[in-house]
Amino acid sequence: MQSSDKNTLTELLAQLNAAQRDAVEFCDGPSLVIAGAGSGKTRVLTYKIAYLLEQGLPPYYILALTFTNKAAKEMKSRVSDLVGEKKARQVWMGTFHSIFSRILRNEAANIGFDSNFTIFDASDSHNLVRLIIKDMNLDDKVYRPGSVHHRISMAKNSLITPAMYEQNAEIREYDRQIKQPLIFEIYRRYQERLRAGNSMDFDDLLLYTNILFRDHPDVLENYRNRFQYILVDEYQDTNFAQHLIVKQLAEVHHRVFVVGDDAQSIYSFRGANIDNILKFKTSYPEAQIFKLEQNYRSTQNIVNAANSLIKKNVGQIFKNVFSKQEEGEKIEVISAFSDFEEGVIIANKIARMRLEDHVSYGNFAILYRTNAQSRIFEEALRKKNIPYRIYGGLSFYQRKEIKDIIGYFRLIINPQDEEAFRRIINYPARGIGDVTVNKISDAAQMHNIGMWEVLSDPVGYGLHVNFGTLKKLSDFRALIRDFIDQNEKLNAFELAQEVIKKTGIVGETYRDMTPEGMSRAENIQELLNAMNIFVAQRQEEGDDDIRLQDFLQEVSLLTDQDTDGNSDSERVTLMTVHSAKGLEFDHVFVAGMEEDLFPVAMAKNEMRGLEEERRLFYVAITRAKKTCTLTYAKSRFRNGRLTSTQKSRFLSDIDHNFLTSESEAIFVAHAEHEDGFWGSLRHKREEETANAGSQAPLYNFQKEKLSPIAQTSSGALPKEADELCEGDIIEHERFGRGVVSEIESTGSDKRAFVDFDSVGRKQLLLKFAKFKIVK
DNA sequence: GAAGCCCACATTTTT
DNA sequence: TGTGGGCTTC
Repeated sequence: MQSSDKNTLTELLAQLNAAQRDAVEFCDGPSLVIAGAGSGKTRVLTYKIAYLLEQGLPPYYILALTFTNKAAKEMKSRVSDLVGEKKARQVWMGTFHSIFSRILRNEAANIGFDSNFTIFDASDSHNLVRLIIKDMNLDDKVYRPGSVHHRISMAKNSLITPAMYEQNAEIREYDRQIKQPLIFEIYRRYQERLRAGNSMDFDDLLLYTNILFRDHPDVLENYRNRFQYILVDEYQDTNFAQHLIVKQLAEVHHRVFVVGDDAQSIYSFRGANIDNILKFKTSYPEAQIFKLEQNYRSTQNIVNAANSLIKKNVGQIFKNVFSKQEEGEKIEVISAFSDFEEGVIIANKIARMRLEDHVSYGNFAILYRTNAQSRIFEEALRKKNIPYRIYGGLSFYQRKEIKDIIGYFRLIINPQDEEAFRRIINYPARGIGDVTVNKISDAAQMHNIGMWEVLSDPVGYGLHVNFGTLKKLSDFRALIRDFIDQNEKLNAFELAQEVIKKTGIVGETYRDMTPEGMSRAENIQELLNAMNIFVAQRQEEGDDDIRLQDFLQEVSLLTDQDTDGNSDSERVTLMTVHSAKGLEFDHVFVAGMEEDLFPVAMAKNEMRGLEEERRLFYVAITRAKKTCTLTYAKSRFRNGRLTSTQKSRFLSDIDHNFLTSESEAIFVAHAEHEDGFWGSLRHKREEETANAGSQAPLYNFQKEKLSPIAQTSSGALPKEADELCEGDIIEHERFGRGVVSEIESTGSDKRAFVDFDSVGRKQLLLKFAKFKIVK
């Protein structure tokens, strides 16, 4: 926590322990820092950067790579604290994806892209794969878009291009075995479509960087000369593409400094290759290895328990992590009769510790292996009025209303972007339906051009649509063209306002008074706020012309992890173990310690899989500073079925000297919950009814779902819907207030024509429509 | 275009 | 169990 921006070398080094200091001071070649959990990894990284700067290395010669925006932000601010903002800002600090997307934009012409290329997010990629599978008339039950995309992603991470994929006998044989022999073809088309749309997916950012370096030695030369020092955080999570980028860039100066912990490698399913860290010395034979073994985070018991667990893994770098903190409490193991009871036990324990030990809610975390487990904890916490926060739901930028608006942004910046085109061509509805879209798509493919191109001359490209549709298409094109023109003059925020106004999004959303509609409106407002802040901040930093493309660049690499104000002192944290990596809490509960859940069923057949699960468990335990509680349920609802479970093998992997005896814990659990499993089922039912009346503090969606109409129309005896007459005033659930202008009966169906204040005339089928009669 | 129904699906997910 | 997507219906 140094606030002065002048730190001498000695001052800097004095704030480190011996091992950290050694790592920071070594600057003559490649080095690997094995940083045990809680050993001050970020500290070493930031001090290293400060140290280099203090030694006189110009900041723009330093490249520091992280995996998350959050980590990058954290690093920036801590380096800022040490050396001052001015210098810190000049260091190339960022995520792999953001740094190399920037480089790719600069060098786009070299690889046949425009510098305004779009970056696809996971769902865009998924959609495109699905589209291609459909185009090829393949069965999407066999070719599941998700798993096909995963195969493609893994190929890209290993730098296997479509051509290489097609020629690789081993891969093709594997695909045949999984009954998907045509993945190579899907991959080929996928990559072509992306390129045609001047777009890249996340993996492409790394793949094309490698291709750029391979095919343009002059470009590579330029960057490898520039980056005199390269630092990489979380090195255990790098994949082959990342490894190779770093290796190539380090070729001239040989000064790479990577930090990581092989024991915390938990992302192999995303292509991370633990061998990058395990075999660092093979890649960099002259490398120095440093180990940070003192854990400053946790009690001795927690550290020792975690050590004893991870020892069961074969593939790892030896280290002796230790803590000089107090011995602390043993890790408690609690068994519950049911998943429901597991939730109650944890909730009770949190409530009790808060009362008795004055621990605030923000110091607790409940960690679990799968998101599906969160529900039961929500219920249990809500019942006890314990505020909580769940991480890892739908991210802000994945919400439909946000993606729709971003779709406009994308098309404005890159009209070739087919995903964006499809997304918004008929949003808000403008009468361009699937049939027309398919015709455009066909015409585009026939002439080997983008869908946007077709709009420039529909007739010339043989688009057979009627005159009305033609008009709609040219209106749409004019609308987007207008925005493109305006983008010359307006900043990102101003243009965004124009977009939501001129497209009618603002009108459509803001008049929707349903809770869902209101939340949509709020989200849109939030997006605008974010843009406003973005522009203002950049202006403060001296950039004047902040255009939409600048915002888009930023936002396409942003995830929900970054948007929230993380540490919330008054709420219990609920998250998967994966998302907890890098965080710490005083009191941690790890729930669902059962076979087939943790370790998860799919992992247990392979040793690699099992070891990764064990590392995941290691990550979970080492999040705890003071206490760690492991729970499991003897029976659990899974996939709608009540199944009986076995406790996790991982529990017996921990040296029992560091665990409380379990039976004792069961006794406690019983005392709190008199009648065990059957009782708990009964409790559940009681709770459900009781809940209807009890006031829940947070996330009470149930309540919100009550239509506000029910309240506004209280008083007079309501007319039934089928008694509706002309002249009546109604309040529609989504369209709001309207006057009935006409009633029509066709057979048994009665329909009304209503003039709504907000959306104009609509036809409602009375047996379906949701509304109340106001007058 | 919108709403309801039915069926399949149910690891983790830094960018 | 519970959700989301695709399909059907008017």
